[in-house]
Amino acid sequence: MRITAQRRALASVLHGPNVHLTADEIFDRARHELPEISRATVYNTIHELTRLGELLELSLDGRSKRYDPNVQPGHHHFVCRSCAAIHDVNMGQPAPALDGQAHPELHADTAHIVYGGLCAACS
Amino acid sequence: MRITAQRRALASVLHGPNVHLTADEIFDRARHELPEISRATVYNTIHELTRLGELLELSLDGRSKRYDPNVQPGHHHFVCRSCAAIHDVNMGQPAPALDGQAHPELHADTAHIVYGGLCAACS
DNA sequence: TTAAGTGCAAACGGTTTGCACCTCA
DNA sequence: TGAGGTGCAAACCGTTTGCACTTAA
Repeated sequence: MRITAQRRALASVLHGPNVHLTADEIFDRARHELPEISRATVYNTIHELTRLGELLELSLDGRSKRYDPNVQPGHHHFVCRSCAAIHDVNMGQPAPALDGQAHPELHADTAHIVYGGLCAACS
Repeated sequence: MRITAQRRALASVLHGPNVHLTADEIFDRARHELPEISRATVYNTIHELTRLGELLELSLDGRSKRYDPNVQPGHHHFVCRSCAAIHDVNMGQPAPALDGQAHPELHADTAHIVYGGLCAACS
């Protein structure tokens, strides 16, 4: 991948823990660093990063996708029912495997858990 | 809730196991039974049913929401990576609780697992 | 030098809304 | 009879696309 000013700006936006931004939020923040960046470039780049496995695409609400630079396998997400904040969560144990008896025809190789509840600020 | 011809048509579409339709698919099928039904009515009704807990709103891909008349708690979903088919899955055990030590500030009361892999036809 | 990356603006698809009309209870 | 339900059409919002221009390597 070529290094450009646009991609440098995006890299700096997409960095750090508990980052779960929508494409539009990424666009807004990147514009602070580089006002001439365009939406098309943001979308092109996040798609490419997702394809390369550098970014995780999340569908947590039906509205818009969110992008998570934490691609560590086995990490899951907590969504606050009140403020919609998203938190990465790490489990002590792996997600339970599919019950082979009940579902012999399905071969799962990934499992993603979405927890719902109230975060500290809202509870 | 008032019983109307539109709602009868929607009830018959939203019935049975492993039903995971988008709003537009619901609209198309309902039109077969009642050609004059409108999109607005479909959206109004599925929102109301979701609010009442009769329908589960799923965000599995980022595209469009899907609606599941199976609202049995503790049931999860398997999504085929190849054909995108969705299957309800029932676990022998409940989803693992959030690690209270690692995340003392989060109070989860729901957990939904999305499995990814290949279904029988695709593997 | 040139393939890859970018910006613009229009199009797209799913969803939501406002409003007048209709109808079940 | 009237609150609730419906249909229509336009608006909306996030995303995608085509194309000409620019630039990193």
